[in-house]
Amino acid sequence: MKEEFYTLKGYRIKNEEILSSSMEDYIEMIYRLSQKSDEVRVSDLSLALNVRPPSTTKMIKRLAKENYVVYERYGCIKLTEKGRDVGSKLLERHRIIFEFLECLGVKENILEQTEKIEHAVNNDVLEKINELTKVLKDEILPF
Amino acid sequence: MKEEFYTLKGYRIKNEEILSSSMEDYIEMIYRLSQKSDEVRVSDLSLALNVRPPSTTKMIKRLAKENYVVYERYGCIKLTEKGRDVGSKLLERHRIIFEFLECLGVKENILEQTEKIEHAVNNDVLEKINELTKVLKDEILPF
DNA sequence: TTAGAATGTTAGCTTTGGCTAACATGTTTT
DNA sequence: AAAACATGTTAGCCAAAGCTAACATTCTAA
Repeated sequence: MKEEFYTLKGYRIKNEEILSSSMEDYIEMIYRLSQKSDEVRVSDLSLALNVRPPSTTKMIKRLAKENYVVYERYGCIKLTEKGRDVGSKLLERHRIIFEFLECLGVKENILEQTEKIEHAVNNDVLEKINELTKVLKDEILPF
Repeated sequence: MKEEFYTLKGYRIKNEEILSSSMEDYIEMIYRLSQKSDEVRVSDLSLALNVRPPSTTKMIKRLAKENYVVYERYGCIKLTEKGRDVGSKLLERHRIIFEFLECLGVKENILEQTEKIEHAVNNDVLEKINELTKVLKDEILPF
C-alpha cells in the first residue's frame, strides 16, 4: 500500500472525512457547555468559539441536518445521542493531547496547540500518544 | 494572558498566519523535487501532490506574487532565497514529526499523519518533540 | 402592554483551494 | 513544416466557513 502525498484538503476528500475541523470544534464546544448548563444557546457558543452569531447559526443548521444536534429557531441547542458520542470522544482526544503537551513542558499557547493538533491525529496515533504520556508521567518526569 | 478557544480558521485569522497549509505543502514539495532535479514543472508538482494542474498553476502564481518562487508561463519553477529558507524549515519539521511517529511505533498512514500534524505544531512544540524523540531513541527504545 | 434591548436569522459577500472544460502553447514525429 | 500529442493556462464553477448589514423574534422592564 503505497503512501502518497496530498494536500490537507486532498486528504479530507480522499478519506471522505465526515466531520470537518470546524464541525468538530462546534460539537466539542457544545459538549463542553452542556456539562456546565443544559441551556446552550447560539450566543454562548459564539462567545466560546470567538465567532459571530451568524456563523454559529449556519453551522448549527448543518449539524442538525446531519443529526448531531436538535435545534429549532430561537431555541436551545441539544446534542443527540450521536452528537454526545462524538462529543465525548472529541473531549477525550483533547484531554490526551493537552496532557501530552503539558508533559512535554509546553507553556505558551498550549490550548491553541492542543486545538490544532487534535484535529490532525487519528485513533492509532492518539492511543500511542496516550500510552507515551502515561510512561513519561511516571517514569521520566524529571526530563 | 488568557487563552481562548477559536476554530482552526479563527486561529489562522487571529495570528495572521502568512502561509496556509496548502502553501506550505506546495513549497515543501517544490523543495523536495528541487533536490532530485532542478527542472521542477507544473506537471511534476501536480503529480506529487495529487492535485490537478490548474490548481498548481493557481498556487504557483500566488507563491510567485509573494516571492517564494520565480515562475514564468510554461516555464519551470524555481524557489527564491526566501522560498528555500522556508522550504528547508518545512522539510526539517516534516522529518522531526516523521521520526517522532516512527519512534511511537506508528505504521499505518504514517505519511498522512505526519503531513497533518506538521501543519499544526509551532516551533516550541516542534523543538520539544525533537528533544523527546532523541531521548526516546537512545534511552527507552524498547518501549 | 408596549417600547426598547438583547438575541437570533437571513441574505449576500469574501477567500481558499479544489475541480472541469475549453483553449493556448510547446514538443515531437512523420 | 505540419500534424499530433503533451503540457500548461484560463475561465468559471463549487463548498466550506467566516464576515457584515438588515431584519425578525423574544425577553424585560416601564
